[in-house]
Amino acid sequence: MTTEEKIFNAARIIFQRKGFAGARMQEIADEAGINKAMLHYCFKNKQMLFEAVFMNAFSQLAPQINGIFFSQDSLFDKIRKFTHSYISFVILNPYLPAFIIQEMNNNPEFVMSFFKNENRPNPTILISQIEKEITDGIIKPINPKQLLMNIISMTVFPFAAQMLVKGMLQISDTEFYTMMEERKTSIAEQIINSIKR
Amino acid sequence: MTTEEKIFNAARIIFQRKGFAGARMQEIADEAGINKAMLHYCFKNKQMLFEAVFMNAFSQLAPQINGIFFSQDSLFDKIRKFTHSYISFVILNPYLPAFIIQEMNNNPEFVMSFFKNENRPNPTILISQIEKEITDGIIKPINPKQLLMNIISMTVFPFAAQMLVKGMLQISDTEFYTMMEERKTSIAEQIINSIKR
DNA sequence: ATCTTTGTTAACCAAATGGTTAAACCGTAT
DNA sequence: ATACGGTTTAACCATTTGGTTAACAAAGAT
Repeated sequence: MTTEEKIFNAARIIFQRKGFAGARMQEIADEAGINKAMLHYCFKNKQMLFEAVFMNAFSQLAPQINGIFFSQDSLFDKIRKFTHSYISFVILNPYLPAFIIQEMNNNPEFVMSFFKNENRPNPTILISQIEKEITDGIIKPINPKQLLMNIISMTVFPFAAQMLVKGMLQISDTEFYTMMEERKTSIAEQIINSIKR
Repeated sequence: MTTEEKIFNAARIIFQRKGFAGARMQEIADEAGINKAMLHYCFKNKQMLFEAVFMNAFSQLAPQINGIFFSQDSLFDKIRKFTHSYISFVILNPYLPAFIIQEMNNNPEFVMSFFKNENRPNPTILISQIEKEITDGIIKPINPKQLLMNIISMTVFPFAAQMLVKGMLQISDTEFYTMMEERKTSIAEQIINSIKR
C-alpha cells in the first residue's frame, strides 16, 4: 500500500468518525503511521484531503442510488433491487450515510456542487416511470417525489441515525444487523403493498 | 431577555449550524452580542454550554416522539397523529433532527446516557399494541420494530438529510416546504395502506 | 561515483481557540 | 455618599492546530 493510500484510508476513518471540524491532522497522521508533514506533501491541506475522502465516499454511494434510476425493470422490481443492493452495500460501509449527510448539512455550498455533476443521481426517468404506472392503473396515485422520498428514507435513515435508533428501540449491534438484513426485502414489500392497486 | 438566555439562544443557533466541534466560542459570543468571558461566567465551559443546548433540544423532541407511545388511540390514529404533530413541530425547528443525529453519532457514550433517563422514548407499549392488532387481524403481520422504524424514517429523514434530499430531487426551499406539508397526512395514509388488511 | 528527483522526518511557526484575570460598571442597601 | 454584590468587559494566557521549512534518506539517471 502506497503512502498516499495509507493516508487516504486513515483520513477516511478519522473524517467519518469525527467529521471535518472534529478531525485532527495529527490524528490522521498517527492512524496512518506516518509523519504529519506527509499529509501536506501528498494532499496540499486539510480541505483537499477532506474533499478527496468525501468525493470518494460520495462517488461510491451515488452509483448505488443511480442503480434505481437507470435500469429497465418494472417499478416494483426497481424498488426490490434498490433496497436490497443499497442495504447490502451500506451494511459494509455503515458510516457512509451519516458522514455524507452530516458534511452536506455543514457544508452546503461546497457540496451542492456535486449535484451539478453529470454523474449525479438523476431521478427524472424514475419519476416519469412512476407517473406512467399511475396512468396505466398499475399503482395508486401518489406524488412521485414523495414515493421516492419514502423509499430513500426507509432505506437510509436507520443507518444515518444508527445511534438514535439503537437507543430508542434499545437494541444491540447484532440485533440491529439482523433487522437490517430483514429490511433488505421487507421495505420493498411494504412500499409495494402501499401503492399497488 | 436575560444574558443567559441570549447566550443560550446564540449557542443553539451556532451549535445547530456547525456542530460541537465546528462551533467557536467567539462566534457564539458575537451572535449573542456579548463578551466571550460571559460564556464562561454563565456556563463554565464549552462542554457545559453544549450539553445545555443539546439537552434542551432533545427534551423538546422527545415528547413529540413520546406522544405516539402513550396515547389511548387506535394504531391508525396514533400513526396519523404522530406524523402530523411531529412534522408540524419539526417544520418550526428544521435543524433539530440533523443536529441531534450528528452529535449522537459523534458522541455516542455521552448521549447514550439519555436513553437511560426515565423520560426517554419508550416504545414497548406501542410494540405490544401492534402485536395485539396483528393477532386481532386488524393489520397484516409485521415486525413491530420494523414498522416503528419505517414511521420514524419517513418522518424524520427528509429533515435530517435536507441538503441531500433537496440536491437529489432538485427542489427549492419552498417546494421542500410544500412537500413536507403534504407529508403531514400522506405518510400516515401510505403506512396504513401498507399494513391494513 | 555523483547528481537529481522523490519521499520522509523532526523541528519549528503563526494563527486560532478555549479559558482566565483583574479591573470597571452598576444597581441597591446602608 | 458609599460600600457592596453581582454583572460585564478588555486584555491576557496556554495550548492546540494547521501548516512550513530545512535537513536527510533513497532511488534512479548521467
